[in-house]
Amino acid sequence: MPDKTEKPGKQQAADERPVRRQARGERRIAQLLEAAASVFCTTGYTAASTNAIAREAGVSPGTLYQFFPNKEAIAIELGSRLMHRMRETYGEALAPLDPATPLEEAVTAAVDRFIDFNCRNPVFFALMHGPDIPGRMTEEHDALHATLITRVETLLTPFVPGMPTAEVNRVAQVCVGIYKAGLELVLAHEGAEREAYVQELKNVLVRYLGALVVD
Amino acid sequence: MPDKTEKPGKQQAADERPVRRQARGERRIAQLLEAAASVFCTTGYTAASTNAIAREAGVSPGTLYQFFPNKEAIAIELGSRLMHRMRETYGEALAPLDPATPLEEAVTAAVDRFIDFNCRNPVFFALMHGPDIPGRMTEEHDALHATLITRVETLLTPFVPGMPTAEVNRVAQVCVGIYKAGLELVLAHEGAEREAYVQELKNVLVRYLGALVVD
Amino acid sequence: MPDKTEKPGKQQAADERPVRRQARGERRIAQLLEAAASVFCTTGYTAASTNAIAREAGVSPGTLYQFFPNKEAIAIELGSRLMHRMRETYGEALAPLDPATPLEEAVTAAVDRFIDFNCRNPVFFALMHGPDIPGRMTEEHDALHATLITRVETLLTPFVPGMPTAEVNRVAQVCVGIYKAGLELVLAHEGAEREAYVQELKNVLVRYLGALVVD
Amino acid sequence: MPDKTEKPGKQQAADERPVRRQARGERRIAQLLEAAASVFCTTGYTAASTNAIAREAGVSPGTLYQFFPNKEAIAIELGSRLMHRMRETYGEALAPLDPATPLEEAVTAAVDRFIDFNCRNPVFFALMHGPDIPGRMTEEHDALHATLITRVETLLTPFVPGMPTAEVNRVAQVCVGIYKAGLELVLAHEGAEREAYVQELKNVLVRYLGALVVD
DNA sequence: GATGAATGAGGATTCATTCAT
DNA sequence: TATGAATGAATCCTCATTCAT
Repeated sequence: MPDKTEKPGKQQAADERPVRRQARGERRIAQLLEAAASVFCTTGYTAASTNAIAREAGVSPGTLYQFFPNKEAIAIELGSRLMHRMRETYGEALAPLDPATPLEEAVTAAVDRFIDFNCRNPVFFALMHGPDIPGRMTEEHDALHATLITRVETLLTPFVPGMPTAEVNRVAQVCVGIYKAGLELVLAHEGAEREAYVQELKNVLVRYLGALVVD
Repeated sequence: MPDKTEKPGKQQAADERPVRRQARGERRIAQLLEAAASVFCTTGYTAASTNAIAREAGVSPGTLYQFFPNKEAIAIELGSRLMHRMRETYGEALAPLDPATPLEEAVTAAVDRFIDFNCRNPVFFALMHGPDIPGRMTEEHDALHATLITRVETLLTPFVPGMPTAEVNRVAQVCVGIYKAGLELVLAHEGAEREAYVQELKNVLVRYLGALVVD
Repeated sequence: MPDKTEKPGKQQAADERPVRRQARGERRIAQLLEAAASVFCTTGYTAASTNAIAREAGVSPGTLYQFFPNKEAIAIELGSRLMHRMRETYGEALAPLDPATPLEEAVTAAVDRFIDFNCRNPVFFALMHGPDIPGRMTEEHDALHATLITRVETLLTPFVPGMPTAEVNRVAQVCVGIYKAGLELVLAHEGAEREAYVQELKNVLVRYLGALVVD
Repeated sequence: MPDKTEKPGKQQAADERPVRRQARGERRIAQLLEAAASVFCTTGYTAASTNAIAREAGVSPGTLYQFFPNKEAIAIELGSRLMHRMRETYGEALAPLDPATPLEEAVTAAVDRFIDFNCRNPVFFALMHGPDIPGRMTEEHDALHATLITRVETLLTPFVPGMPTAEVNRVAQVCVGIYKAGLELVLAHEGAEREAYVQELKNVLVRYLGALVVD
């Protein structure tokens, strides 16, 4: 299990004693996660095999298991790092927006950012896609999904002041669902066609939410 | 080697001789497809094993392969039969609607029917859920998806008379995407909550399409 | 899982319909059990691997798993067949003996038979030897052990008429323990030395039980 | 590569220079052996993994291999230390007994001590239990076993003055076998039942040996 | 000495598919 | 047709051991 508290470099200087020489390991972990990302993208999460990931990373299966107890742990860590990176990159998108911001603008900004991030990190899509069967979600999935939902709820709140929590949650679920569906279409196309789909996605969301806001 | 030319249904009409020994075979096929449906629902398409399907059907693996060349063929046939049944059950929904029908009414009717059908035939969802990876679609998937798209295009056309084909297709893709996402949410809930999600799904579609129609 | 109810040959003629052509399978099972016996003897139960058994049997791992769900099942079936064979071969030893039979004679006969059987079927020893740890018994082990205990209790009863059940059981446990220990020594030697150990084993039992009987 | 010549204890006496840096090492070794004992008890010798031992000891696998060349070496050292401790604790039991001591008393004393020791040091049992297979003994096993046999021979001698060495050895083997079998039963029970088994064990030995002595 | 990373063969088990009967 | 046996590569995962630091 990767030790989050131990970023190599600066902190090492400060924490003279506690944990030593995880440099190599930390690199391996990054390597493995990268490999996993690649494999998840190529074959999908379900079909991805730990051996394939290890092979892609150029290490033996045993090495993989030194850092992750199983495939799901890899996905969880990968998802968590992706969320981190997302927060770092587009952190402002989280700040409760000025309620005065026109909805369209807010949606456009959010979608552009999410889409951009997803295009740069195609694994994200693979991770969002749960193992086929509706009720049953893997832990990994759940975590990622829950985080996404929370984010969207946060973005939503200023626009729908009086709405009961349960309903906000439902709307968020719907938005995330729409987003996932849109993303699939976006990723399946390129160039102008891709752009067109991005626009449609925005349209769907703006019109859906628009009615809620005005109401 | 299994005989692909023995596909039941359509081809039979073309083939002058009806061949009788298919009576038993037809029953076997139905049996197998039913079993497959059950297994797909329980474990998802990817995780479903042909052996499990055969077991569920109460036949030997060899028998299964006498009728289907591989797992995908089962899914394809299953999907095709589902579409058939759907057409039979809700056939009118396909007939180009009177353009005077209010959009909301049309959408409500269509969604109610689709949802109803999906709840009665939960395999449908499992089949729509492709093996994870965006670009790469399996044949099975493709077939089902294409049929769906065509249907939606047909439904759409009367409402957007002047729209270029490419755009109609895109809108259909978006609608189907939205529908899938909505369906997932609907199936994941029960009772009143499920109803609420059905309503949201309708809202999303009506508002999205409403703008296109008025325009 | 092997179908016990289906001994090939005579029964096949009688049961015209029910189960057909397990001939090959039945042979495979026998083959696999033989291979398992060999491997268990060579490496011990714990260290024996299913792959090794399959290899020894000259079949692929998959084939093994067509007949047995796991290693333990093999051991169980093997043990059960051994007990069967034992009963068939030395069945009379089970019949409650004439209480008039001198103890020494009874013990001698029983030990001779058991030892003979064990020398002819060395797996028996491997199967009796449980996975190291006192409390924890595997199912396989338990079954074999329980059967043994029961047999010994049966043999014992006529000699100790008034003894409470719990005590009979305890004595049986002790006898079986002694027997196992003796067997280990017997198997570890050859020729005259082996004979000497057999004699010691008899001595131990006769003297131990003699005191109980006389008492 | 681990240094075999650094075995603590005996060799130290021969080696004039006591070497100080062994203070830490000695503690490590004790730590590791304790951990090994715990793991052996929990999982049995065969199933015990060196990594598990290291983990239990709170050190890295590498450290373990700095002190022991392999798993067996751990067992050997553990066994040897156990024998030491046994000798220290119950040393007198070794001293050739006064031939006038009644056999029963001697056996009772010996069994009580051995059993007591084994209950306090449950590893002992795990170590006595060899990897299943009769002829093939591991070195570790052999050492422990040989020591035990020798002890019993020593205890035995005064009671059977004229007996040829080979026979004494055989009787010792039998006694140890009986003891092991009895111990297994004793450890498998608790409370009064355990006591009852201890008594049976004594009975078996007294009666077996009694006949030899009188003779 | 100590650490933790690395190895790679081997473990049990599954599965789509083919074959003999 | 139908059966069940057979395959063998692939799955996840473990373990004794070695190596670089």
